[in-house]
Amino acid sequence: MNKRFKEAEKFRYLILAVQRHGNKLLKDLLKEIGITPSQSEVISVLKNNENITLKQLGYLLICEEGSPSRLIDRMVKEQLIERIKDSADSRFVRLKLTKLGQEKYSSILEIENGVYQQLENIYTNTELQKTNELLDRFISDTSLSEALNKRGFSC
Amino acid sequence: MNKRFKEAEKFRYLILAVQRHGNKLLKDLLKEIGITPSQSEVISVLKNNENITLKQLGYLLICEEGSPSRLIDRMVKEQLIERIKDSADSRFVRLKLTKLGQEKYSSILEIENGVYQQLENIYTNTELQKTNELLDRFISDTSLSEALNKRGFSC
DNA sequence: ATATAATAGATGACACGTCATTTAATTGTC
DNA sequence: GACAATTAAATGACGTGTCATCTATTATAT
Repeated sequence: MNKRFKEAEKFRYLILAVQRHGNKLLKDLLKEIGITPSQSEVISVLKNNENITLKQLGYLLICEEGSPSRLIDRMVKEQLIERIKDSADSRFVRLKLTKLGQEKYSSILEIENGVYQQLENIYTNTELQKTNELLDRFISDTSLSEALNKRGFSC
Repeated sequence: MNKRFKEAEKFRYLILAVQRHGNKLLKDLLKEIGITPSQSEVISVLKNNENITLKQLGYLLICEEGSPSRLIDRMVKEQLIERIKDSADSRFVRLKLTKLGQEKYSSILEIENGVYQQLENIYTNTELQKTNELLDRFISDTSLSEALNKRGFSC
């Protein structure tokens, strides 16, 4: 190779590879309860932020920027979520987990914790902290960083 | 928050966020030459591995697992790549960059180097090395790791 | 009060990614 | 040589993600 930006290039592809591999891992586990990683993120966010609008949800999600209309479409069809028009301002749609959505949440927690446990088997807590600080630097001053902060992942 | 797997969970979302943000950055830059990040990866791989088959390409790509038939479809339509049936075994399709594809490659190099420079403005080389070692650990023993090795990104 | 601007969400269009299945070609076995 | 097994690629189906545009509703400006 012998390239000028060897490590930077490798970092680029490793980020992609880690994201793909992690997503696959999670996807295979979530498949058993019939939901996707994106849907699981929506359910988690709604569980912790009840009655928010579609737009607010968009601000909180990492998996998607902009308004997640279609992601919600599918989840409404699968009876995980209810869409409720705001009575005061009918431009807004408020989102609510259905009973089914609530039930999925506990399964999601278990599955996610399994994945987190795997991470902790590979990495020490200090390693994770340092890496998080480093990764956070790359997205500072972006909407994604704000989303993480609002979700409670501040540094 | 006060969760058991706080750092692990944060790591999960940071990986996703960094991948999204980086992809967007690259996407916006590549837009000017009319190609996508995935297409740029294909062009780079083909430049460095002439005349490989679709399947071999699949093994080398990080952006996609399995055979990238459709990704190549679009690139053939845009006259970036030629599909050539192998004369000895016509199950194989060999891929070749067109003149246009070759031309794009130099623009891609410039754009990628710009991104890598940005990374080096944020991170020291030691930080990148350590982070790469750490990220690599997560995908060890996967096909993605093999792909990176074959691409020349071994540790 | 009405015309205009701003806003939330829906939708069309496109490019991925992934999985399962199908098709076409070749290899191996008898 | 005929036929089953294997292999490479294509394809159908689905769920994202992203961007631009459209629609409906509310706020504002005069």
